[in-house]
Amino acid sequence: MTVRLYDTRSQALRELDPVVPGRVGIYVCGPTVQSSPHIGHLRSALSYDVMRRWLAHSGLAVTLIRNVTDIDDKILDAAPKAGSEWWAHAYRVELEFAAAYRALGIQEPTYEPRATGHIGEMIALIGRLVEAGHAYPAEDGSGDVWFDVASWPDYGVLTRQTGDDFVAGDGEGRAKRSPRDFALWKGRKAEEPESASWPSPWGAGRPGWHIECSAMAERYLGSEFDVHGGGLDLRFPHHENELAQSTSAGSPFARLWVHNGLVTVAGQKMSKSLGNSVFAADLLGAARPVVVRYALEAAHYRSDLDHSAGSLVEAEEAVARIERFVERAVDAGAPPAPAIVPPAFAAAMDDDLGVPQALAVLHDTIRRGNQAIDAGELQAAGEALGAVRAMVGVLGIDPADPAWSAGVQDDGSREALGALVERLIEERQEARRARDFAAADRVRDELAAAGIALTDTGDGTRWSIDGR
RNA sequence: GGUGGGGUGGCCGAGAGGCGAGGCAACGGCCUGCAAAGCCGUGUACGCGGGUUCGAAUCCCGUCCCCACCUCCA
Repeated sequence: MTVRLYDTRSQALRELDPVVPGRVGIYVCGPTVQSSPHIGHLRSALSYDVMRRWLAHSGLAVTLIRNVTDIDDKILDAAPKAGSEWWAHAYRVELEFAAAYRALGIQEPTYEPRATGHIGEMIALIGRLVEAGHAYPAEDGSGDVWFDVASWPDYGVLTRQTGDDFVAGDGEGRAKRSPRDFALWKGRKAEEPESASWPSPWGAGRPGWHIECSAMAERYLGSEFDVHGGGLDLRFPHHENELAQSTSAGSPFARLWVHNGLVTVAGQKMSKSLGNSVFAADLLGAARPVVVRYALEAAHYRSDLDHSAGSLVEAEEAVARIERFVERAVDAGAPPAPAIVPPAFAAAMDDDLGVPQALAVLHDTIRRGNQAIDAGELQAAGEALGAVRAMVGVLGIDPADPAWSAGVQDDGSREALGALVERLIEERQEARRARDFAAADRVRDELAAAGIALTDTGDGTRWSIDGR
């Protein structure tokens, strides 16, 4: 069974054919730690989390590298406004990202390199480019080093931005040969903090944005690796420039380029000017992490995902349905069966990570499992339960995953509450046995008012808080 | 202007020439003391206009609209 992924460069579904059989190396552009994580960052990280989980499930040894850009114009810009040193600001934001990722059950990457930890690799790579005639130090004494786009005929192959149809990049008016040339190294400016510069053969300065990914991908994954991922908005110029740098320096670089779709909010692009940004904290305050995760996985990773208040409500219902089935099957005494993913699920995932179709298989399996429980066919119910557990594991939405309760402090209050609720349930049962339904309903209403729902089942009454 | 991606039922969201993915919501039924849950059933969906075909949401032509990137962005 082979996995196919949509490759941006060839604009086609391509078979994942690992450089090293049995292993797969993935490089994903992580965040520039300038401000708090938002829904788009989470969606992106989640896309590659699902990818790595599926590849690992398929028996591949996955090496996932997701970088942190912790030195950059925007960080230098944001830090003073936050009243911090740039490095303190970057680190604080990085910790916010880590917390949000953890909350959503996004598995830790194999390694998470920081740009500032790889200045040496970047300088070495820039040196290779200068030597090969693909880069040049500026002649204005600025200490800048530019990539010479004209020296690399393949420039633009990733996004077909050939010719001169596009607008000049950054560094307008600087001493570069062509407006299309981009910065590999930025000489230190007088007003910039000394702590934000490193010595180099071209003078003190700091790296340009794109060079870090080329340098770190090569260091951890080798000069040729399997998948390079990131948000759709990074295709140009970021990924185009990475590709140009690495290939012109003699590295084959990524075999497949994967780009995840962006998130809109109520149909609009999220932007600071519109003030409609949805931050990780907003989401996690509005719904359980597993629900947020489900909501962000519900659309195919390459589609736009529109977020609205309703999407979390819907996801909550869907997740609750999964949870109820698992609980029901266990309560019914369904015998354990191996956790095997159904063939239709595997086929959907193999086909460019078709999570929406995979979810359809999951829900089908749940319906069939419920039918089996209703019919008393415990063997079949157990098999459905095993399949559901396997699928839910791959998608990272297993309700039983300890990750969801990792951050929850349990001081015993849940058990204390349980004891009280059980007493009230017993009271209600006695009323029901006496056919005093008014009294029975009063108990149920009082509990409901406190946010506790009761459900009568074949063997006893279950309770839950807000449907959890 | 250049490059890429879209317009699917009340909503979300798959599919990409031929049995109406799936979820949510709604309605009817079974079950229940009543609910809830679960199950069963109910939808003349594919921007618009032409065309090809035995058959088109899917292909072709035309047309309208939306979005992203080309400047920092997941």
